[in-house]
Formats: sequence, structure tokens, C-alpha cells
Amino acid sequence: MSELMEMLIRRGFLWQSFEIYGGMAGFIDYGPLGNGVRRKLENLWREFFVINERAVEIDTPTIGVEEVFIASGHASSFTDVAIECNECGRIFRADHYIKEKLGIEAEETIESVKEVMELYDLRCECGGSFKQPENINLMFSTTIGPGRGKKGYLRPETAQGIFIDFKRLSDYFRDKLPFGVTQIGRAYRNEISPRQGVIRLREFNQAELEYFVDPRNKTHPQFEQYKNQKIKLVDKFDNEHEITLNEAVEKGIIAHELLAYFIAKTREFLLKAGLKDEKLRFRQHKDDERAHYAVDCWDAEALTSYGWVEIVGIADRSDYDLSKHTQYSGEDLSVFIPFKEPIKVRKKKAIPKMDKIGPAFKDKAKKIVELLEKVEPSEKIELEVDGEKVVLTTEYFEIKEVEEEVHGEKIIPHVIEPSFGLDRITYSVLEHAFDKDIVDGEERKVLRLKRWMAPVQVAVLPLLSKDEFVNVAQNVLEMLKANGIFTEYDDSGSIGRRYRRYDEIGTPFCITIDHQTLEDNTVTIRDRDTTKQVRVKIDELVTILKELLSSERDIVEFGKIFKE
RNA sequence: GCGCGGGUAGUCUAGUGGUAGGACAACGGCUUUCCGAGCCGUUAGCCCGGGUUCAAAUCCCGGUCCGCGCACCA
Repeated sequence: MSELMEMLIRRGFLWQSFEIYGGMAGFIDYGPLGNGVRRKLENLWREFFVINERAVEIDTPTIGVEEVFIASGHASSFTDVAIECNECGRIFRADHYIKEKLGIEAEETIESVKEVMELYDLRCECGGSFKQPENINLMFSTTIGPGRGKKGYLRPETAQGIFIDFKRLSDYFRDKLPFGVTQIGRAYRNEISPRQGVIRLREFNQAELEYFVDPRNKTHPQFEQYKNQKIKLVDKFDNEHEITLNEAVEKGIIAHELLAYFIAKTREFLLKAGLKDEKLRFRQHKDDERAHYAVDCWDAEALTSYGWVEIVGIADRSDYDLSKHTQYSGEDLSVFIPFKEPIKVRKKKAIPKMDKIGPAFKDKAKKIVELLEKVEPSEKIELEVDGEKVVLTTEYFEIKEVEEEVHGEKIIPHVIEPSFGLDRITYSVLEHAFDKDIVDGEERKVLRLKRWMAPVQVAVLPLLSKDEFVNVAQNVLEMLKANGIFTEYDDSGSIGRRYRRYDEIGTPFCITIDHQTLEDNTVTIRDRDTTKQVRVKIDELVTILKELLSSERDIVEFGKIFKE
């Protein structure tokens, strides 16, 4: 185990879930400190992607009824057909294996795979024969209600909950594009072989923004502020670029401005969270790598001890999801976009002759008239009414040219989705912050978190655990807590030992109550990164700490240096 | 899922069939104590299940977790 993981477990950032029952791969518990970091990351995310966008946050169930995932395509594309060798026991994804060995594009169904296997006498690399192909579904399934109940799945992404609520959401935004909807929550994937602790989990935390736009206008008013920023890009042909976002869009490396905007904003967010710029890059998905719903996708990747790890996916999902849900639910999930000026359109229309249609078709007449409205008029019109074919000639309608005013059009919005893996980001932040240096000739472990990301922001430490120091320290502690600062108190062990304790978990500031405190009501603030101390009045402590915690200013600006 | 290697206090580690030992950490105390000081004391462990044996941390089987490789990762 890495030195970092050892510390994270020992100090209460992360633990193996179900540990006393032997554990289960793919699940982790956030201890007090890890949970603190993740919460702070979530709040930072809200600041960026909810408050500072035209966006809202919602919360929908983690269980979804089967229909949702049939429509979304997860029920089929999430299911792989697998074949297992009788001899060596290896399992392959059938379609991949067939393509690799035979060069055939096999359909991903059991029947199709079976056919190909028999036809070509498909064998394993080791020479063994294969068992019957089987479906492997990577969603967790469950039953809603008692008995046979209703089939449901644990959601593999939070996004579907947003798409399903689209009508309500569009209404909430008064049908005006663009708008964004976010959700922060758990999602579940029944990974075959979860590895690398935090990196591949079966239950994980997502923060997703679904940004609905007019497909003809994939721009963003705030793009200005990012367009001249240089960024590291790896395109789908593995070419590396270091160019401005504007150029990337103009050269067609990034499909459009809106994707570029979210790439830039994501980068800004990740840097603010504490990821190191030199360990961050954006990589475009290759054509065969993209999810079934995506037309273009860029990942933010962080360099960690596990290599480059995907931490954010920024995808253009086009109208895939809304169209699918329209199709499967029968609900109209389009948005009416008015033209600036209504336009006049001359067109031919079939005007029904009610006195003929009524007697001839009786109860079907009403439906026929409705359908007639929608079809291209011609001398002879064929319609399908309740599964029955009806042929109409000009006996039943006349063709007229009419002028109509059209005020707008219905379109299905496209959706741009920045999707964040909070667990991976939390871990990457911790790994990038983990450092060692030498203080007074001794090695020290220090977690150089951004101040606003630290789970314990301030530690209050009496120099001696004697009543006169302890009493003052307790008062300072209460004062800081009352002002919303995450503060801990510690009087156990020598002062040096305690500084090390808080360095290790990334606490940016230690307040020490010493002999001089008792004389003049001043305390020292010690900076985690430099170990410098300044002396300030207790009365000014809250104001100074708040300023320090929300900025990167140096403590020496705030008081007399007590110790270099 | 397959193969290989591991699993001993919170952490690291010694222990090849015969009373589980140490270091660090944590906790209590002593020491006028500003960068992991010292001294005394305390808490705390053989991954789980089965088998072999008079006797299993140790040998065997199965499971599980961790690491690595293969496969998988919409």
C-alpha cells in the first residue's frame, strides 16, 4: 500500500467498507476527514456549476423503473454478451472477441453470437471450447414492491433523473433555452473487477450538469473570459496540442464553443480544488471509445500513481436522451422557440369535406381529419387509422393553397454534459496535495490542500495542558466554531507532535496559546506550509482567519512575526 | 472472472507445528514543554470457514480482501 493510502486510512479519510465482515471490493466509506474534503469539493462545484450558471440543482431517486433504462439505452448497451472458455476459464466480451478473431461485426445478442460461434467453430486462444454465451448486465437490478414486484435498476448515472423531469424543468425555466440542471448524488455500476481502491467503485458519487441548448447555437456568453487561455489537449488521434481554446474551436479540434467553454470552466474548477496544472490534461474520446449516447466527448484526466485517470467527462449528448424518452414515453419533450418575427408561409393543404367524410367513415371520421392535417396533400392520400388502411381521393377533400403565420418552431434541445466523478477528484486532490519536506532536520508529512478544501481548518493548541492555558484555548475554540470555522482542539502530547498531526491532515493553521497569551491576550497563528508563526490579538482572530481561509495571502501580512 | 504474490494490534513488522514479540501511533501520568524529546503505565493483533494434528499464525482446501498481469470499464 502506498504511503498516502496508509495515511488516509489511519487518519480517517477513507476506509474499506464492510471491513469487519471481510470487506467487499468496489465500496468505500468516507471517514470524517475524507467526507469533509468531498463535501467541500461539492460546495465548490455548486459555486461553479449551479450558482454561476443559469442552472438549478435537483434530487431524484437512485432507483429507476425499468422503462427509463430501456429508453436510455442502458438496458441493452449496458448488457454485454460474454463467453467463457471451458478449459482456461477466461471470459471475453463476445462481440469484441469475434471481431478480433474473425473480423466479423456480430450483433450483441445471445442468438447472433451463438450462430457465429457454431458457424466458425469459435475456440478460445488456449484451444479450449466455449460455454454457451451469457448476458452480463453491468447495472444492479432490484425489485420494487413485494412479491414479483416491478423490475428496477440502481441508476448508472444521475443524468436520467434529469431527462425524465425535462417537461417540468423546461416549465420551471419558462421554456427559455439555454438552461442547466444539476444533480449531485450516488450512482451504481456492477463492475466485474473493481480495482485501485477509490478509482473504480461500484457505488460512487457524481456531480452532473445537463446543459440544454438550442442545437443551432452551441455558444456561451461567458466564453470570452476563457477563449485566450492556453490548454493542453490530446485529440482523438493522440495528437497533443497546447493552444488557446479559441484556436481549438476554430481548427475544429473541439467540436464547438460550448464544449470548449465547459472544458475551460472544468479546468478552472479543478485547479481551484487543488489539482496541479502539470498533472492535468484534456483528452478526446476516440471514435470507438464514446458512450452510446455521445457525439463528442472530452475527458479531464489527472496524473496519479495509477497513471492518467479520467475524472471528468464532458460530452455532447446531442438530443439522444430527450428523443429516446419522447419516443418511449409518448410525451413531447421539445421546446417551442419563437421566431423573432412570425413568418408567413404559403402552403397547400388538404381541406376535408366533412359532409362526405362523416357519413362514409362514421366514428373514424374525427381521426381521419386529424391525420389529414399532418400529411402532404396529393390527389390520393393513404392513411392508417387504428391499424386499418384508408384511401382518400379528392372526393373527400379539396386541395387549397393557404397562407399561414408561423410564430416559431418546436425543437428538441441538445444537451452538453459535464459529468464529474467526485470520488476520483477527491482522491486526486489528496494525492496531488500529499508532500514531504524537512523541518529542523526531520522529515515531515504534509498535506498541502488548498485552504478552503481542508477538512479541519484550524487547530487550537494550548502550549501546556495546564488549566490557565486550557481555559483560554477552550474559549478561542468556541469563538471560532461559533463563527463557522471547522476547528479542533488538541492538548495531547508535545506541541511539536501536535503540529505534525495537523500538518499530516492538511490543517492550514494552528493557533497556539502560550505564556504571552496570559499577559496580553495575543495568540500565534502557525502556517502549515512554511511553519512560520505570527502573533495576533484574540479579538482579531476571527476576521483574520476568515480572510486567510478564503484567500492565499501570507500570514505575515496579518501580524508580527513570532517565529520564522 | 482467470493467473501470480500477499493478509499477525490503529500502522509497520518478527515469528516454518509447541506460552504471539517488537517499533511507531493512540490513551493516562511525570517533566515551566514552540516543531514527531525523555521516563512510567495502559489499551490493542494472527482475514473468515473447514480439514490434517495431541497441538495450527505456521501445513492442506474453500472463501474474502489487497497488489500485479490478462480480460472488463457504456
